[in-house]
Amino acid sequence: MFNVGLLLFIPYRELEERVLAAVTAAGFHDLTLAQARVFQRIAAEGSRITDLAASTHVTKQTASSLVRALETTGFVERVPDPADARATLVRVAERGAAAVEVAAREIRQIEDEWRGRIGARRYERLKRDLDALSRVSPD
Amino acid sequence: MFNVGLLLFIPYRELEERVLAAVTAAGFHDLTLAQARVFQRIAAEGSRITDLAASTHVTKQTASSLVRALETTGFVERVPDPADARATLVRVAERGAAAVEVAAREIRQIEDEWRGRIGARRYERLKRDLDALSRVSPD
DNA sequence: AACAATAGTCAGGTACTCTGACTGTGTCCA
DNA sequence: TGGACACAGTCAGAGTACCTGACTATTGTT
Repeated sequence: MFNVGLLLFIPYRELEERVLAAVTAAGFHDLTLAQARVFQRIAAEGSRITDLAASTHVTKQTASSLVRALETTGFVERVPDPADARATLVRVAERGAAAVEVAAREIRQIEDEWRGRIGARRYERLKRDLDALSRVSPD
Repeated sequence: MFNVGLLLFIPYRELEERVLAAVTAAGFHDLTLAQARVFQRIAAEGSRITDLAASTHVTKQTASSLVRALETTGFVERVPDPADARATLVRVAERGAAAVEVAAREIRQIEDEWRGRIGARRYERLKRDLDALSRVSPD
C-alpha cells in the first residue's frame, strides 16, 4: 500500500482532472487548474482575495492575478466590500455559475462510482473521517 | 462539510507541506515541491523517466528536467537500464536516502497525530478505503 | 493626530509545465 | 532480414504559476 500522502493524492488528482475535463468539454475552454482551485473556494457571499489566498496556500499576489484572469473570462466579478474600502469581494458570476453546475454534476458522478467501489456506508464514514482530519487548519 | 475534493486536498496539502518543511529544516534546502513529488515515486529498483512522468501526471519532458535537477543536487543518480538501451533508470542516491529518512520520520509523526484525532482503528480503515479508491489507475 | 496593521496591486524573476520537433533504440512482420 | 512503426529520452521555445520585495490606500489603535 502507498504512503498516506499518495493515498490522499491519487483520488484527489483523479477527481480534479476529471472535473476540469468535464468543464472544458462543456465549452469552458479558458479555465486553468490553478484558476479552478481558487474559484472553488469562493464563498456564497463572496470572498476576499486575502482569504482566497490563504485557503489555497498561495500568496495574495498570485491569488490576485488568478482572480483577474477569472474576471477577464467572465467566471467571477469583483465588487467593493461594503464593510471595508480596502477590500474587494470576489463573487461567482453568471458564467461561473454555469461552470459550477457542470462541475457539480461530474462530482456527483464520481462520488457515485466511489460509493459503488467501497459501499455507501463506508464512503460516508470516509468523508466524515477526512473532515475530522481537515479541521486543524480552518480553511 | 467541504466537497470531497477539498476533503482529500486539505490533509494532503498539510502533509506535503509539513514533510517538505521538515526536510528543508534538516538541511536539504535545494529540494522543491515538484522535485519531491517525482522523487517519492522512485521505486526501490529504480524507475524510468517515462514511468515517473506517468505516475506524477506530467509530461516526459517535465519529469526529465525535474530528474536532472535532482541529479545535480545529488538526490538521485541515473544508470543505464540494462534491459533497454533507450532507457535510463533513476535511483535514489545517498543524499536522497538521507532525505527520505527525514521525510519518513515526519510522516510517522503526522500519522500518529491523525490516529490520535480519529482513533487508530478508524485511521487504518480510512487508509484501506483510500487505497481501494486509488486502485483504478495503477499508479 | 501619529503609528502600526491590513487589503490589494505593481514589478521583476524563477520554477514549472506544456507542445512540437528530433535522435537513437527496440519490436514486429511481410 | 530489412523496413515501418513504436517507444525512451532530450532540446528548444513559450506560457502559466508562483514567489519576494516594494508600494498605495484604508483601517484600527493609542
